[in-house]
Amino acid sequence: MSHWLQVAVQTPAHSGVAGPLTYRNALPLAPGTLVRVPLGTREVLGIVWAEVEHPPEGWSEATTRLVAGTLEGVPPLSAGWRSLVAFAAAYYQRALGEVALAALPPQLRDLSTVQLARRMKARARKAAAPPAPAEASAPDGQASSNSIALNDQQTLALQQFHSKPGPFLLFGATGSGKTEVYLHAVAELLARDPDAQALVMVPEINLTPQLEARFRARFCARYGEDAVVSLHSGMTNPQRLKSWLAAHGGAARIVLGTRMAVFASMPGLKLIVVDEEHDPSYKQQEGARYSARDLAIYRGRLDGAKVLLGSATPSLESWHHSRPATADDPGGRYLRLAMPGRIGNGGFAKVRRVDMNHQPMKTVFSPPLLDAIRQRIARGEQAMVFLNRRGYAPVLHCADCGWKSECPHCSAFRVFHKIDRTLRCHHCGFTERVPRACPACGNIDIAPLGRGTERLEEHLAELLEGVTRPDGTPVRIVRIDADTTRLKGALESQLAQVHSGEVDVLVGTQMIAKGHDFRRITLVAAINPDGALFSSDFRAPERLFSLLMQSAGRAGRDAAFVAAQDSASEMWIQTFHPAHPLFEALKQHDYPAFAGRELREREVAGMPPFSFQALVRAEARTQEVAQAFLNAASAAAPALAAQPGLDAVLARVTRYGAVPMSLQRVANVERAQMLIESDSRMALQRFLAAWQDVLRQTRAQPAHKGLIRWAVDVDPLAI
DNA sequence: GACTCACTGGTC
DNA sequence: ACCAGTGAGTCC
Repeated sequence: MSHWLQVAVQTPAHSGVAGPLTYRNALPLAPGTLVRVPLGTREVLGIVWAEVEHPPEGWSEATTRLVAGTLEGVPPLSAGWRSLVAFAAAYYQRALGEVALAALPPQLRDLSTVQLARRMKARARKAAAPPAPAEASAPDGQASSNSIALNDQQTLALQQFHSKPGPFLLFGATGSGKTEVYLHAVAELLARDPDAQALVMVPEINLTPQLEARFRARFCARYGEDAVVSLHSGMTNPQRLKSWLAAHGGAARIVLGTRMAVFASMPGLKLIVVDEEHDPSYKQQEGARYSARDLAIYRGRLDGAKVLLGSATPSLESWHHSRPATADDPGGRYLRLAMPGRIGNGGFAKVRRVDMNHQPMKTVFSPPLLDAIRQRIARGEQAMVFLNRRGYAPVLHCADCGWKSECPHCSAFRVFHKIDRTLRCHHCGFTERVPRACPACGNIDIAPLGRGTERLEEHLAELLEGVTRPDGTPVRIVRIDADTTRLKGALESQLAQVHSGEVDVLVGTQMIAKGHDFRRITLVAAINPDGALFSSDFRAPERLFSLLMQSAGRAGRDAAFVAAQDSASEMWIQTFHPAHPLFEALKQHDYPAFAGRELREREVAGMPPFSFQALVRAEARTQEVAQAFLNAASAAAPALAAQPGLDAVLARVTRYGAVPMSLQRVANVERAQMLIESDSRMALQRFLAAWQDVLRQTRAQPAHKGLIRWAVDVDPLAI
């Protein structure tokens, strides 16, 4: 007698085997049990999804294979976790097994049952050996011995947080003390419930070390070293496995991590914090393209955990969902908690716009900005300059024949990196040494066009030649971008240079505007932010506003320092459109005004959050093949109306024609996309689910043999 | 996605 | 004769 088990294994989204596979086992196995099962010639990790009474149509005792073994020592994954994974797979149109297995630490897939058993035994021994952490030293009663007193707005926010179910949007200005609110919310929870766990997410790996330091300082003395763990892709596989097991077993009370952490197995989960919830990094950009912020909301509901989103510049989606009720609008599903003031009366940076129309052509640093930077240096203060383009120059150009440094494999220019004299494609990685002469006509006179951070740094060094610090030593400039921080630990050491005051001017990409606390910086400058004002991407203004607001928040965080210097901190913006409403709102530090305007425009134009979108992308050797596939699948969609209930769904869904993607060709692959839109999330979901089969069938037709792959992106960030 | 197998064209 | 490389098909 054998038990029939549905087992999720890692199978690709669009292959014939999308659902769980059926295996046999002599004994029953609980859903959520981790097993190793034979698949083809391999043995792979699987998760028991359900036990069924009968094998599916066409499968028998003879054809069904046996479970090879279970992973002893790892408790089964909970029903809540499985629901989350099943929802994510359905919502983002991917195979169940793909999402489920990707949500587990990679090492769990590689280790054999025997290896894992050995490891678990070692862990158990280690855990039993040392005595419990010095808990006696922490005084009872208060949530934490070293917690910081809250101000009125923080106290008010926490009161509401405790008394309402949520989800919450903590709308707090940069420097308003959001992190302290998170810490208090977590502290209160852990003190109240000995089994409770909290999940705290940040958008980037770079931000986890400082967050971890803060949480460790606050909680490890009381709850032990193992109470706080991190989960992100920058960790080694053994580290990730260790953290994951600690979370899964309940030993870790606090899990800190990036978007992948939303899938962490946490049996005692009672609180999810999503810091900087507006950040695009929360959206996975390959495989299952999930939004960790949106899944956090769903997971909170599933697990009965409170969800706290935090941002100084919330996503327009979250802002809209947290709108207060009015006479003719019941309001959003989230509760908005506002913390408008900054801690310690630091004040906001004064926003100064430089009208570049009044500057000579090709001015990079306008004289007033340069003057302001010089003054800061002379006073021993720091300045930060950012430009959203790395490398030396985005294009190399021949003035004679018009040759430009196009990438032979992509529809993009290769970027000139002066430091190693290379032309690098930022999309496919193709790198060559810079030619001595124009490859097309042999002209020696080829010149960089435009500028990136590398050239900006060089240019600024020339302009600041001879400028000295208060102690008479020459000015020091450092550049921080993806190129200078490639090596492990490079970012940390460069940040330390800034913190210690060794550096006077910091040049970099938006990377430096995010999260890092630079206490002595009193001037921040955006060199050329205009690109986003008239971008075809309707979310570009939202991102720009957020970036500038965050950058302004970098300046003057140390109120005492600023006061001692007797100088207000400043945010400088060089622009050809100084009167643009985005900059007006920024000047007033008025996110609500900006968001209100944008939302009205979106509503009129029928764009998210007032509509729901999905993109289908196709890749092929030629653009024609990619587009033909999408258009054929679209043309076949009306036939779905024959299925019960789908005619109404089809009526509410708009399919646009296939168009080339904005980056049409990458690594010699042509890319096309098709936009699908609906005013109903449910209708869009039902359409996509039904359309999967049509897409698969279309793919199988001989006419579309040249198609390399296709994939759906639900709630895409960029169109 | 990972794997195998059958088939290709190239080389010794 | 012997391969590396490639495309198609399968996985319970």
